Amino acid sequence: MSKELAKTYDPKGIEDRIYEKWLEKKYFHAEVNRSRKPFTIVMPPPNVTGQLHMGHALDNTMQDILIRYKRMQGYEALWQPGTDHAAIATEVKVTNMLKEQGIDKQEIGREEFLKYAWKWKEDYGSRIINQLHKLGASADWDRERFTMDEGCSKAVEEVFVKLYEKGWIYKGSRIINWCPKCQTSLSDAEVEHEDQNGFFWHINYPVVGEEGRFVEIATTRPETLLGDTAVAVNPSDERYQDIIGKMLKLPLTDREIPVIADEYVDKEFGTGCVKITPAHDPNDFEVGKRHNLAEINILNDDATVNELGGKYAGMDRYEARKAMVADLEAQGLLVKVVPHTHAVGTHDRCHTTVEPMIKPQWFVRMKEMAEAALDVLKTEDLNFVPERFDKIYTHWLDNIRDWCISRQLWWGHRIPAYYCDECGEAVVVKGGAPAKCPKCGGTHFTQDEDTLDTWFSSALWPFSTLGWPDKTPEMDYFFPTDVLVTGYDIIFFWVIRMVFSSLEQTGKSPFHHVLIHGLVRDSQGRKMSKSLGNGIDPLEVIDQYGADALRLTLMTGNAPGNDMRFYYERVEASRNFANKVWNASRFIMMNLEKAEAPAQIDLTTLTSADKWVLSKVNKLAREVSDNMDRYELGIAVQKVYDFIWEEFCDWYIEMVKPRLYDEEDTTKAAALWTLKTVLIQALKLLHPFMPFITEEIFCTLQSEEESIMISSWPEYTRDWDFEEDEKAVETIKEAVRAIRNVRTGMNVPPSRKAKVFVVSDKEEIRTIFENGRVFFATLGYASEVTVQQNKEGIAEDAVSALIHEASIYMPFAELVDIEKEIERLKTEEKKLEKELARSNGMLKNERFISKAPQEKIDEEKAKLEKYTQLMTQVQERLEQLKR
RNA sequence: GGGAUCUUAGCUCAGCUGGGAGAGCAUCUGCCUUACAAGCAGAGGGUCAUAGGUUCGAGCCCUAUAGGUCCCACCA
Repeated sequence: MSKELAKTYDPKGIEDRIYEKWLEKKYFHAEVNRSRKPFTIVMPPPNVTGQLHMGHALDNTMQDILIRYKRMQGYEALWQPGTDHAAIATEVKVTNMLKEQGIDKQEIGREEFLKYAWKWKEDYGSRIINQLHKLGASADWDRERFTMDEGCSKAVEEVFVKLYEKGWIYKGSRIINWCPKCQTSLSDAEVEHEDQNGFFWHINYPVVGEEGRFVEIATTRPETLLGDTAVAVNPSDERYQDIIGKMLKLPLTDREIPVIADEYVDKEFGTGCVKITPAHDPNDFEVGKRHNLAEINILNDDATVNELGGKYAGMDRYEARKAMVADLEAQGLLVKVVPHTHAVGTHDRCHTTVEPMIKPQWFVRMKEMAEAALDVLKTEDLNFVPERFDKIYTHWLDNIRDWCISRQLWWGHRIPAYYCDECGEAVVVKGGAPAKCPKCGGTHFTQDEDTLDTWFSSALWPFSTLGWPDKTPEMDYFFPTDVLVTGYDIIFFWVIRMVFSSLEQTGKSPFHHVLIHGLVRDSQGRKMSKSLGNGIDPLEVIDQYGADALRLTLMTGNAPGNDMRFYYERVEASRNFANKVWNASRFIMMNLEKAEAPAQIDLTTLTSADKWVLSKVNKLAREVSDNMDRYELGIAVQKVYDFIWEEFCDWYIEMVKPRLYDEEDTTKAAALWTLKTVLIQALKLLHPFMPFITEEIFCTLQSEEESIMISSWPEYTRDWDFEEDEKAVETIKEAVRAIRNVRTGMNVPPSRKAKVFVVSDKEEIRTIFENGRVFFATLGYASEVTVQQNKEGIAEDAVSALIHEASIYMPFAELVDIEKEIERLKTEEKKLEKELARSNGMLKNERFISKAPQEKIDEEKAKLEKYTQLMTQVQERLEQLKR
């Protein structure tokens, strides 16, 4: 017996209960199973410190939809979850937490700090996972991994050592991005460029030995003057030919620097003279290398001026700037100050202005791996959806520079390089410090202090989680994964690095498809951010409207890869749909309580209405699968939505009511079977998108299967294809719409029934109405339906509704207003005239006839025929009324 | 400087490979019709940014222009 269902759908309680059941039954778990095809998605690991936000909700909803779809299709579907240690983000959080407790990171030292960090990870690492449960995520939690767990760490060491031995990981002193606040180096990807309003300071550098002669340079960073080791001009710049090679007196110091010539200088820009500061500018660094210039680092790690800065030593870089500009002005060397906006590099996490510095760091050589990553896109082993993201990928790889992977942090994978305490020799090995120094035989080593960029380990995520570098059955079976779902904002950070890492380590692309989505923005289109306080908490939405409503909202009304706006009206619309599904199901179950639906049925006992809806849901299954396979999730769910609401609820259920209410009706079994069958099909198609409500209804509706999520996905079957009945019902729908239209125009309330005459000289049409009279009568508010060949016996002033090949008449004695009726028909006539003109125009166009495909021509001819026929009806009726 | 993307109904957006402009919300008009008022039945509302071009045919393809958004980029 069915359970009682509440009048409105309330997801509270239901969702948690269902999720618990799924967990208990281990439905999410995937195993190596040679009798099935695998389907694998690896979850972008959320930060351990993170909280679920709308971006996660979108990303994981998409993955969950795909994995549920494939699971129902019979694949061994693995959704591999886990979390990321998020080096900088976590280190900052832990540091701040300690600070609040009055504990200084440096004082307690590395080992002690890491204890706190791990504790933090244990405390907060599971929070986001629990939040994903709320969303309905069907990931295999038994396989949950962490980027710093034993296996992943092993993979990291493996890759590091391999690349080192290949010569593709090296340590070098080069100019890198330094965050003075976080006190660590950064990769190029972590630097954001922000346009800032600044100034161009024009400064005169006196030429040595030529009293009164100056070289005027323009700079946006006067404080770096302390580190200048040359001034450069373009070798072809006629203005400066005679001073190339001469020495200049560097203001505010007692140093002298040469004027050099280098192509790098743009003659048109500024004064054409550039101060060269190799230690604090990446371009100048290059110039310096070409001209063998000294590199003078004038800054400390916290961006204060160091001891080389003379009187400015100890000042912050901006303080020093102010002081120096004042001094230059006092000395008369400041020519002018011009406002100037320029792009300044900032750290993407803390937005501190990055300082280019020369420091010894570890790098990954990118040339070969970048080329391989470009190739794999061309050979189509890797495909972006939508395709346009190819360009972002390609462009980044085309311009890639070596990847700075060392970080001056404690939380992360420590670099497996060990320096001999005796001779300083660096040894890079797996499994801890070596026993003996290969060079001097020393036995004491000190490990490199640095840790690796977070993305170094996440780059290995698709295979490290499956057991690599060990040869595991999982690796063999589930890898390469099928699709990666992520936002366009981390293509550089993550997607690209996974691709080249995988190609290098496993020889394969880590996934075949990359499904890219956009950002979830607020109702005004702004990015959701903590500082703006405009973020919408998905958990709150779930609490208020249910996870299903949230999921549906995130999947609709937006094209793939585009950003979307999130606002509550849309969630309400989704919630309303859930309620619609709920009530339709409730209606069906109420009727199933009165009489059971047969388990099997002879399809020939179905009425045309039954066959129509069965045929519709059958085709829907095919279309939805097609859309799913093309990753068109929004289109897929929209089709299910439209079917359920319009076809199934507004039409079919209404069509079926008279049969259910009539005790005598002989087709009741067919109706009940169809209602139940079609509902189940629709629920299954909806399940990946709205897993909870579909499960709840499914389990109440039937008892043969224990869960919809492991039931089979509806496949198209020819047995359920009823072309004729579809056409028949569509004809009746057309008539019903015409009747409703006319009635509304005359303000006739639904309670007022009318006699309805259907007149058609085509037997085929008459049969359709004869067969469908039961529901036609109800939908058309008819007290009685008479189908006949001609107008005999119908009052002249009956109201008419005209459709293709049939006229509907309703005698409304006192309600009829001939004038209005004529007016309505004239409007109709005008519409038809336009259509006829268009259709005729096309068909009389010789070039259309000769060039357009036959199919289109036939289509147009059919339309012309239909309009002509309707036009005749309208004109005849008009004639009649005018008499 | 390079690139991507957008401009469609009052609002937010769909519109897949070119073949009669759609949805949700909002508005208006009727309905408490025994699944659902979180609903039902209707209606109004768009020179598809602008200008050219290709085509029998363009919201869709091409070119240019205007405006918006975003990404990349070492012009001091």
